[in-house]
Amino acid sequence: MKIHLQNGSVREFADGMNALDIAGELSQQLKKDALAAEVNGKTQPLWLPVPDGATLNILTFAHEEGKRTLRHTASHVLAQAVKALFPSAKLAIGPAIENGFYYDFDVEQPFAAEDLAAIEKEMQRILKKNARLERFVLPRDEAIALMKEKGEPYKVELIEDLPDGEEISFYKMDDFVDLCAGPHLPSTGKVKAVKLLQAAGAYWRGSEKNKMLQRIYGTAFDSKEALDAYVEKLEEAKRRDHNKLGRELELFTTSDVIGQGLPILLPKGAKIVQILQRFVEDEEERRGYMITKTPFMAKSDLYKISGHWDHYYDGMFVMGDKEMDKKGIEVLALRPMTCPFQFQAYLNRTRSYRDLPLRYNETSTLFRNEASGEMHGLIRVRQFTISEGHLACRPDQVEEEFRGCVDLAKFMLETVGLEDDVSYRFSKWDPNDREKYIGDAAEWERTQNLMRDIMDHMMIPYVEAEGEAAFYGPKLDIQIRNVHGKEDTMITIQIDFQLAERFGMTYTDSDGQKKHPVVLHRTSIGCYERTLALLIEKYAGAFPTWLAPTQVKVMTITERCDGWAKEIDRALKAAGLRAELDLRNEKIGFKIREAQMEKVPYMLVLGDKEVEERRVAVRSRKEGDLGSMELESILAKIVEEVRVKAK
RNA sequence: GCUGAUGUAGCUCAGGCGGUAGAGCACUUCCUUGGUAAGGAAGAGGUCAUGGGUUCGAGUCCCAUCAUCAGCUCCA
Repeated sequence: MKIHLQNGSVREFADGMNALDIAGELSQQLKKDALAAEVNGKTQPLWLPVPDGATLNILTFAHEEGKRTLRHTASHVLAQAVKALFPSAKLAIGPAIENGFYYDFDVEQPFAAEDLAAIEKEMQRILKKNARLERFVLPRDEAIALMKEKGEPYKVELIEDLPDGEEISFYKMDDFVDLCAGPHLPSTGKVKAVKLLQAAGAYWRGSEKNKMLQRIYGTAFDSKEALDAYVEKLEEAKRRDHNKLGRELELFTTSDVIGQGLPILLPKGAKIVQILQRFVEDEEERRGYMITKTPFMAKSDLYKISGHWDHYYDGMFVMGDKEMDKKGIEVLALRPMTCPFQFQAYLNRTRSYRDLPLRYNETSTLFRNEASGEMHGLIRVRQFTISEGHLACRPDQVEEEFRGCVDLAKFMLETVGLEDDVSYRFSKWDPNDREKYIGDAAEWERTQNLMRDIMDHMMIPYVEAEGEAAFYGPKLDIQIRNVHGKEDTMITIQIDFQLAERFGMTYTDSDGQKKHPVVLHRTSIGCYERTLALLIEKYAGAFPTWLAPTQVKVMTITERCDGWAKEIDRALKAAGLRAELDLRNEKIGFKIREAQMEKVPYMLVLGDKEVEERRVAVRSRKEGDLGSMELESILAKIVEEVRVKAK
């Protein structure tokens, strides 16, 4: 038979050969590395025969699908090990995920750390046996009977929910059988390194209405070295974690008596936010935005118009409750969003089509009653400040204004140096979950198509996500991953064809008709707390000079240099730099060590020599000793670095 | 909100079986004036997260609450 290989060549092999044997004929190394086969674009186990004329790609650990296959098999080994040690455990699901795998179990007792160690040991024992995997297919009733016999109710449920005609496959290794679509490795011995990372609760089928199962996370590699490298990467991520580093660098802290999700920005953290905020507000003004300052709270009346009272009540801090409200007692709520407030500014007077587009911005503090388990450092908090803005425009202006919002967001990302770290998500509604949204289906589809067209024109490389829209409209979310790989929205730009009507916002068009403007909701840099968190992680605390809370430290070797040091400090401050003076009676090595740990970009070291020559010895935090320079030249260098911002 | 872990000096952490707390760094004072990541000495710092309970006696055991961390669910 003829097989098309991945390099484009066509080769002849004996009929009925499987992928593993073909790999062996190509090279012994490839046979050793082979984990799965991609046959005509579909991943399958290596031991299945390859049909004549097929296109074959042998997948190794270097391929994403190869990796997944290895880890998927590792998850089965995990299940086998758990069954061996905890025979009463019920199996749920166990997929490969981005950096490893997990398996969910229903057990009476949650797994303790010692359990994980024991399970990992058992896994090593199983892997050593290098058992072969076999695949078999059963008709639905027999498959259900088998899983009932094995006492696996979750598997029975999974089979029952499979659509008709779907092949129901099982994989068997030793005496362990698991329902699984596969593919899998030919034998468990190909998993060379495995590590269990943690145990945690997880709801069956991802719904909080269901029972909470116990999930074990682990990872697996094709070599011990690769596993060690990965573990080292996790350690490095921990060191960069904004929640740890941000506290160590005294950017923020929290207080038990203030409460969850309410971080305190310390002077250094607040300084960075202030720099960003001033920069954003100035840039927005340059782009035609008008600033508003709207109240932090409003009566329930406002939220009833906006829909928040019905769609976002649980997310708000309400002073009072729905019962009081029904009785006519005034109930105020802190604002979870700025939109309805800025809309009131729009409603201040009648608007003409000539007034549009109208761009409002506000550095807006919002309050959201996040569930208690959600809070995380500066990334998920209950009170945050966002570069919020709303644009009212005519239908013919939507595209240009939307482009302007994207352009501004991109400009901000470039300025802070995060442009390469983001991805774009087109967040759509879920037509099957009408409760969550307002407006009719045709309107939703029309708005979404419009948004998609604009983004296509702009060549934005987005992924579509159903069910992620706001309740009033679709969003372009600019997503970013934190140091642990967890994704969050940094920036969002939304098109809203609905709230203007609800709020009675109109403009008089050129034909004299009253019309509702289209509203764009947008942020330019996101919320400052979250952005600060991402910047801490991006730069591991060593902020670009324009953002560094302290930009220059002037430090003396002996007190004979104090006079010159003070002169320099004054000159730096006069040039608008954030300088600090270290005149303490300490050794220079000590002062430098401290400044290095604080990640101050520049250190100016002064000894008798510098005083005599009226020069400065410059040290950069990343390049070390730069030698002696004229004060004017280092000052100009730093000022220029601040001017160009990022990097 | 759910599952689990954790909470001892400003920070990082010790304190088998219950007998009223200890180290390093940081801080204060003194000595030292020393050229690119820690000079030396002395001192001061803790109602052991909070509130109950068991006990002759609780940092240690039990319960509740609060906070922190990981994951789930939710979300900027």
